[in-house]
Amino acid sequence: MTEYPLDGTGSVPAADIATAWDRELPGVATSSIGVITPLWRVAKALADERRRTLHRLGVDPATLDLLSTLRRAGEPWTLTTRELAERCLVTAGAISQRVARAERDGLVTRTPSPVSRRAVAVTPTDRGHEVVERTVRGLLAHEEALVADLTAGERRALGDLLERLAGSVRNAGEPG
Amino acid sequence: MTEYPLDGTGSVPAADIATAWDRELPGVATSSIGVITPLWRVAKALADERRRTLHRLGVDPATLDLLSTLRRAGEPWTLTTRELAERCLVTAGAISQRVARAERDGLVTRTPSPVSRRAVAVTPTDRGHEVVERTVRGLLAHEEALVADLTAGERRALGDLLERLAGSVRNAGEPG
DNA sequence: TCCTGTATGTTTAGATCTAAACGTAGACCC
DNA sequence: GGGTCTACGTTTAGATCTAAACATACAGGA
Repeated sequence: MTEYPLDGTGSVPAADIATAWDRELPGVATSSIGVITPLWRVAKALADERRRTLHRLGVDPATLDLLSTLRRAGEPWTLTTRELAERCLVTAGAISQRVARAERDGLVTRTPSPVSRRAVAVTPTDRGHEVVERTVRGLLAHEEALVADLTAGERRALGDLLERLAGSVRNAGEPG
Repeated sequence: MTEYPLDGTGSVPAADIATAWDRELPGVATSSIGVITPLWRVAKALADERRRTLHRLGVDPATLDLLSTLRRAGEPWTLTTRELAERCLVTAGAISQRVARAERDGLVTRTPSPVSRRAVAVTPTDRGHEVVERTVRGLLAHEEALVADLTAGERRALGDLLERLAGSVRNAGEPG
């Protein structure tokens, strides 16, 4: 059987983690734990679910992220390496490797950009488009089910709070 | 300069992603995007911040996760490989590798468990405890700053919604 | 006692990422 | 024209993870 952590959400409540730190390192700042621990756990659970779902569908998350980003860009579905790095939130080096793998598998082509001679334009092949069309509906339908217990209002509230948190992280992270 | 994605939060609003999918694959289910996209971005921003903060402090996230989990367990700060896998939310194979690296660096010891001959007990060395004591305060202080823009009420609301989402993911993920 | 199944760890192959070092290509300025 | 700076990509080293194959150690039943 597949080896896997027994409890994908973590068996230790976040509050107990704060308590334990206060016992082990008295006076330590613990108020971020109530947010960051559940956030981290949910993100991991979602990432694991996505990986397994995509494995069933015959793609891997990195390649689908690449193909999806190109497809979402709209016709003619072409972006440079730099644009892909920005939108996929990974380094240019990671994009270079993703594109190399996808090109090897016949899913994208790499051509000199018409705009600038140093830029590289990446575009899905027909097979690349087929992969997107075959998998994205199934993936999004599955993820719809994962958030199904939350009402529309709760989802909106959660999305808004997460965007506020993103702003907070951006504020505090950049200067330091 | 260090190479890095230009905008750690993603420049494309989540709503635009849903719009783009509806244009490219008409009728696709997009209502999960408003939750999962910002969640994913914040989690990545926090992970990146943590990695850089710990790099400054001279540890790596995987090793500190291991040492922290042992320390939080309380005296005598000993857990088996299996317990570590459950609490760290990674596979037993990953724990085996983390422990091997930490043991090589003199941060933990691996001894036969007194309970069962097939179990392995992992415990921090003095140096391992020093690393925890030296870094965890700084890390938690930094993460306190990252969530500082949210009020206490917003943090509680966010934590609660995330735990509800975790339950939803667990419900939908296990049967399938 | 022996057999079988389950639990616990380790190892390995392959994918992936970051960080940093490179190598060019344009741009700007004198 | 030549020098310098910045932008764009690629490559490489090293860390990390999952999944799957192994290797034991127990436990329970016949």
